[in-house]
Amino acid sequence: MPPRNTDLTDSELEVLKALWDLGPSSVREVRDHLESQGRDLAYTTVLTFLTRLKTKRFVASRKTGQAYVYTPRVSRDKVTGARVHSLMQQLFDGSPAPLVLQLVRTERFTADEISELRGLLDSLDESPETGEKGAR
Amino acid sequence: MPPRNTDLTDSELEVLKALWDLGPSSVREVRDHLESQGRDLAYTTVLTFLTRLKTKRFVASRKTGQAYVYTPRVSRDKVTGARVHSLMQQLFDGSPAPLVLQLVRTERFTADEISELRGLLDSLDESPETGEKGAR
DNA sequence: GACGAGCTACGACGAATGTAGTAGCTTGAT
DNA sequence: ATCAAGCTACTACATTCGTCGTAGCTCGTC
Repeated sequence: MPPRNTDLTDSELEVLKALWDLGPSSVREVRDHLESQGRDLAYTTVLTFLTRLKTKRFVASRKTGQAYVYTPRVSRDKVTGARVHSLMQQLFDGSPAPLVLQLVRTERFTADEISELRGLLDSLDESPETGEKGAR
Repeated sequence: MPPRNTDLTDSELEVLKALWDLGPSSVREVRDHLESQGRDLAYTTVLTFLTRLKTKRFVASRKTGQAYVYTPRVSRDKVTGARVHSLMQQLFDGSPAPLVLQLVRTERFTADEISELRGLLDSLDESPETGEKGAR
């Protein structure tokens, strides 16, 4: 029975986020990091999530000394993008604009953010869908 | 046992969306609507979801003739906004800007949408954080 | 060469979720 | 009155998730 729910659960995402923040880490490091954010899980719980993440191939692990060190195999950007995309499907039939509208209407933006966005829109005009954008 | 989990599940959301689309409807109407979208559920399954939605107070129902008619008690906008907000929390620590960035970078926008957004940004400048936004 | 600290593997378990069957009431048509 | 069609209430059930506990291996220290 190959592992066939290939999707990240919320808790798994939390753990993965820790790995993105910390870089390659041991179970203990992840656990401590989460604890420092007020998320207090048993050591074995974190281990379970890491194991599941490994089964789902979101992380890799190699034994280093006594403990395993876990490393993300997927970029934050990728996962984030997929999540956003999926919400967009679910709520807005796949159209990004209404989602942005929603955000602009209901969330707070600083003046700086607003001008940043404006700049972004401008660059969209100039270079229509350049597929991969450089960025960071 | 009061409904511990007050949140919408994905399936419940699907049904609720049908109600938003259709307006007040019977189980059968909802079921048929979903079926017309390729979502083929047993009658009683839809009934279950509607019942759960009622327990969670997302819909109201009144008996009309033989069958009950279900009506949304929450606006699409509200639910949508909450979902988006929650994703924003989860992925971007609650900052809307990075989410918008993500969208603008990775999704397709038409020229019309782009100018629409620009207009929106302009209107944001004019009316800076008015505390409570008017809305409905 | 036995101890203890720390690590992993595995199993467990309740709650939530998606999905549906069955039994029994209602009501219009016969 | 009788029946069938349709509706709801209740129950069920496999799976997934979130959460851990326990048992057993490993390695540095006495």
